[in-house]
Amino acid sequence: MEAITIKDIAKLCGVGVSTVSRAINNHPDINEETKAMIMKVIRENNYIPNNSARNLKRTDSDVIAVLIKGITNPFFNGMIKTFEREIKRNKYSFILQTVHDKQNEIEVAIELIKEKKLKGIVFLGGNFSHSNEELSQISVPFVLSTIGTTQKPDKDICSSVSVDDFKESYKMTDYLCKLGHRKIAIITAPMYDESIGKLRLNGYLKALSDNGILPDKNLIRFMKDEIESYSIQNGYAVTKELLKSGEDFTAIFAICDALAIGSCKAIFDFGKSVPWDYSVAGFDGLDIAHYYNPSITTIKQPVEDMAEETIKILFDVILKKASAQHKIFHGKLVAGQSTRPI
Amino acid sequence: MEAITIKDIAKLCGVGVSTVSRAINNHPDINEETKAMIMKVIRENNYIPNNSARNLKRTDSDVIAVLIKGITNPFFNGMIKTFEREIKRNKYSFILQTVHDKQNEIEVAIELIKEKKLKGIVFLGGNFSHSNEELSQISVPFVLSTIGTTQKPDKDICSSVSVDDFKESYKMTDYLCKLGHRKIAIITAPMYDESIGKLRLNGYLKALSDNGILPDKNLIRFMKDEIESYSIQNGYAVTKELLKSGEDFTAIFAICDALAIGSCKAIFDFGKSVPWDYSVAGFDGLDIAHYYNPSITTIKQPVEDMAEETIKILFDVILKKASAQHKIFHGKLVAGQSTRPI
DNA sequence: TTGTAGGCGTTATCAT
DNA sequence: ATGATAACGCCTACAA
Repeated sequence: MEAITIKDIAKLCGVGVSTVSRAINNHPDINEETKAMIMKVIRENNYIPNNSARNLKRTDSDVIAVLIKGITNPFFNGMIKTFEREIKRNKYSFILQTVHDKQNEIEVAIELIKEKKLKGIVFLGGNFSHSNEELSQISVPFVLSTIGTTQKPDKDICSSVSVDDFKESYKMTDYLCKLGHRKIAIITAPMYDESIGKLRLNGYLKALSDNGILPDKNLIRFMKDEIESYSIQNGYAVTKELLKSGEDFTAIFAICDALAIGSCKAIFDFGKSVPWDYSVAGFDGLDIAHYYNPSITTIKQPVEDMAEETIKILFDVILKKASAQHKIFHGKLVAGQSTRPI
Repeated sequence: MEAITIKDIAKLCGVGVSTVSRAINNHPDINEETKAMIMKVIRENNYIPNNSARNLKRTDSDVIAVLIKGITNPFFNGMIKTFEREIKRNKYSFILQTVHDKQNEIEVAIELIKEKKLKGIVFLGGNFSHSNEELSQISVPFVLSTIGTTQKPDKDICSSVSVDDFKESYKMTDYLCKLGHRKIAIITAPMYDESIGKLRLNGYLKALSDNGILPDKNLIRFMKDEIESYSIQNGYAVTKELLKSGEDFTAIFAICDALAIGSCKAIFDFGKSVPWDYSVAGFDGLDIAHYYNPSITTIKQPVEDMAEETIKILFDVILKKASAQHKIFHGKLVAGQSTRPI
């Protein structure tokens, strides 16, 4: 069962390798009949070209990679399909590359650029605290999509698409305040977090302050390190602890919908009701937030528009139509059944 | 900004390329000092070897790929981490390759084997109706993990790990019958489906029959083609239609948890209650089934055990410790708050 | 329109 | 322990 190569096909067809290559790559200057014959032989022998060899030789490739950290995050679900569709619409091909938790996405990117001769990259997810120096090692245009971080890289190094986490978080907290809540707990990322966790926490603090509410340290709760972050389980555990502590509060703002769902369940298991005993709000606008019972009040990020814009910007930069761009989208506060005025 | 190669590093270090290669690949016969020096130069120049060239030349690679169709399916969430952990524990490296809906996983597999010199493959998800002939083109050991199909391939061609979809579905339907339900609707895959949809439907029919219940055509509902299959949205749409039709029933068995959640929501929006007006059961045992309100009665698949066993079998075959194996796991019926006796 | 030959960046083989 | 050199499989001038 030795691997079959282009040479074997050439021999089988009685032609030169370059003719076979031309047939494979839809080259124009080749006789249609020979091409048909070659393709037939290829199919009959189940020949598949070796990509490593192709990539090695190729100089250019029209492929764009989407690097995603945290593939299991349902927030990305809708985006991935949009990326694929938009990239194909531009006649490029699309690679979805997963990056493991502890992998450095920059290194993965550089490796992949060399290997596949990429034209562009989309980074999705992760905390992304890389220095400008690291970032500038990436030799092709790239866009940071829905990546919130406190330490933004230089404006010209790369493009970005996201919502304003601070502002949206402010919006939600302010909404809860306007509903009459004064004792609002938050579930956020641990203190060392420098990305969305911090941004959303800051938005919360500012909204409280603008509503004349002093933040209560005991109501600022952090996800547990020993449980997967941003997970339902984490929201459940943190909320359970909060309830048991006997702390007085009327609303919980969880910085993502999964946490919010965990919160709700903890409240139910505690024998209380949402929203009658406690209001619960989330963030992201996942499908499940809408289908949960009660439906969760959340900030809906326009994920598909954001994904489209990501690709649009990327192609603008690739085709030199424009230089790096930074686009901020607005989230929409979707009021569900999980919050009520008091 | 020309790409830097192994030759450049060799020149920079004043050594031959083979010495650099030895340093990179942790070859034993190399002076520790030269190695350290070379690695230093490599780091300073941010040199990263070209994988295409490596793969092309390499004969052997100790890497295993997991090919997953439908990456957004939360059912796979827990499995992926287990695969990664188990593969690394065996000192192999792990590639997660996504397969798009319309892509042929066999072709992707063959391509990848050639490109990366894979040692083994895990197929995850998809309907997988491939002939033995196609399957036997795959030249390395592979395991079909949690792939249900009515037309199983030859026992020796590959291994498999799954639950018995027919039996588990029977179990759930029988459970509903024993609770006193006689008019049980099912939401399943369209008639042309030859995989889990059909298997689970057959289990349902057999259980009804064994309980002396005649199946009612109007209570057998199929996912809508125009909506993503196995999605919450689909469950919602189908259930809404069922409710509107005025059909008489007391329970719904949705063949996956996402469908079941959509069902519940449709029932709520119809002004009815789960489980008081209708009992709802799912299948798979997703986290969200437990955290939903009410928690969903479901068949919990032991996904982590199955993932572990998948890798165990794969290595057994790779290391020639054993030939192809086929392991059936048992699901566990987890009674939630979404079903009640009548 | 087709075939020949050289080279892409790396590793393996053989010398030294 | 190290260096030169021949592959790996493919694409692409260039020649025919």
